[in-house]
Amino acid sequence: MPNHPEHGDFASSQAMLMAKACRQPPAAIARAIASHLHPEGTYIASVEVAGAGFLNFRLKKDWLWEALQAVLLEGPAYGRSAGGQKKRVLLEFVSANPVGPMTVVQARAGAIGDSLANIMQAAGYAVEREYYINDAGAQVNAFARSVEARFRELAGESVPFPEDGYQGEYVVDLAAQFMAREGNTLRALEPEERIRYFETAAIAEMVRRQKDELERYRVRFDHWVSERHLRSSGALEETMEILRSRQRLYENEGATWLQTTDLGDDKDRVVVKSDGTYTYFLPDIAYHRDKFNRGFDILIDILGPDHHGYVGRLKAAMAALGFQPERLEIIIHGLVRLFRGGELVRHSKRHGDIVTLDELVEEVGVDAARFFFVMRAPDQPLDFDLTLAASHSQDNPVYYVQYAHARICSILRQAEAEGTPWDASRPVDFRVLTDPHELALLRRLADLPDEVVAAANARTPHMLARYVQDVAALFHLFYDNCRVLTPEEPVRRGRLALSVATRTVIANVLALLGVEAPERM
RNA sequence: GCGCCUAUAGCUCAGGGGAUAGAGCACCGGCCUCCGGAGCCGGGAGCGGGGGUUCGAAUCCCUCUAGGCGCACCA
Repeated sequence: MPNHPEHGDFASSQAMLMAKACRQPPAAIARAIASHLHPEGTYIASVEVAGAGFLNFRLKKDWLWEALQAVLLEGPAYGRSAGGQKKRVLLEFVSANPVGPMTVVQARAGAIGDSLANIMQAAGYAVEREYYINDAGAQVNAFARSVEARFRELAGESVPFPEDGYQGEYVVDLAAQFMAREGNTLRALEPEERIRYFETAAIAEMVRRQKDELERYRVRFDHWVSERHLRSSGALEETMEILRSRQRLYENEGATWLQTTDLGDDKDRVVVKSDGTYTYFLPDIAYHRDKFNRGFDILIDILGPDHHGYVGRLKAAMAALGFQPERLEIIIHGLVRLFRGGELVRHSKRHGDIVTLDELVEEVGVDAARFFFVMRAPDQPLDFDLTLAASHSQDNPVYYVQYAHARICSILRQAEAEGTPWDASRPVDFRVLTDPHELALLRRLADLPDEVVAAANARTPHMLARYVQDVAALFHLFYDNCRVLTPEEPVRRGRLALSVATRTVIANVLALLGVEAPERM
């Protein structure tokens, strides 16, 4: 794709690439290629040799007009393609520990993961979304003891709060909920029994809350996989057996180690501690093995920046099991810093003053939150300006795009009020669309299927966030230069068609990003 | 100390090895008898330093500098 209009609609650098092999100057090769091309009967209007040996192709306007026809015909399906060849992809994201509220870190992972799943689906991949529930291990026990302590406080007892307990107000709230619901039954239990009960019931309640919170954020999962079930299924022992039979395990200082160093990891890793219990690493290996065994071609994990040390060992573990490690893709997303009124918002988990997903949605709305999180490349750090995201102003890119959509809807309402509503069944004479602003917009609309594929293959939604801003800008430009509801009939109809197509493209992209396309604002 | 990531306009960021490196914000100046002015038009400045690979490097490799983040028989 050339950067400048005078370089045509498509360009090829093939001549330069061939120059060495052919022992000919690139320009001469380009001229030779050009003279052997027979563009008659194709969309190609002209071929020219330019610069150091570029072949620039100019397309007939028929091509653009047919692209417009395709947008109108395909509607909500426009932008979809089959490039992914129905490869089965399992996308795991968020997977927050069920011992606390969702934070802005999970908010970013959620926005990226859900959008990426949408985009890869549109590009022809068979994507399933999965949430891994860490409902086993030491932190679950610590959480249950925290709830239990709060429960006894509510019952009027004076008890010491666990040293490694969870301080947050939500724990008190949770204890109160159990007190109200089944206080009498629970009070009759021994403390240890209550703790065991909370390990299941309180965690289940936390997962339910997380599910609801994500639902409000328009993020849904196909599968919720429990670590506890994985453990009780015998998958860990099975994984150990396979690693042992593949001779990847050895004993040292009373612990069992997995040999990963020769597979790209910095050091070997303990999988069974000297006290006989498993490290957190083994369930993760077993879990990823299970994912592969379910028949997926590609596994994608989206993890926070604090986990990037984890990539090497997990890939090494997959290699140790005999899976191709490149089929496990790990996206590490960048840090999120919150700003309000230009000031950095301090939020630390330790002090319990975190900003939760719900609070974020409350403050800026789902649309702005989702859009802001996918505006940047996933691996880049992100400064999230809460004041900007919450503002209904031209500075806010979400509203800029949504405004373009609403404006088109308004034009269509106006057309209807004038007694000439848009009627998709009547033919359009596309030849009236010749203004540079019309053609520039149309050219961009024609890019959508390629943009979706590019974003899917690069595993990043931010390309589409930028694309849709571009489309909105081109629409506003068109709008200011070409009056849509002009009395001249064929022109009016052509411009209405272009407007409808633009609305379709904006709506389709916003849908992929999980953002609403309002008809009025 | 080891490893990973980052460095592009005053600020926040795009840039899928190609031609003259792009947006938004901020700043200055214009545009409403007209379909939504939440809009549009015009105006300046930039690839951290140094090597290399290539016909061609912001992009790939090495190195230096400056930031960020990780380096548990925690999860």
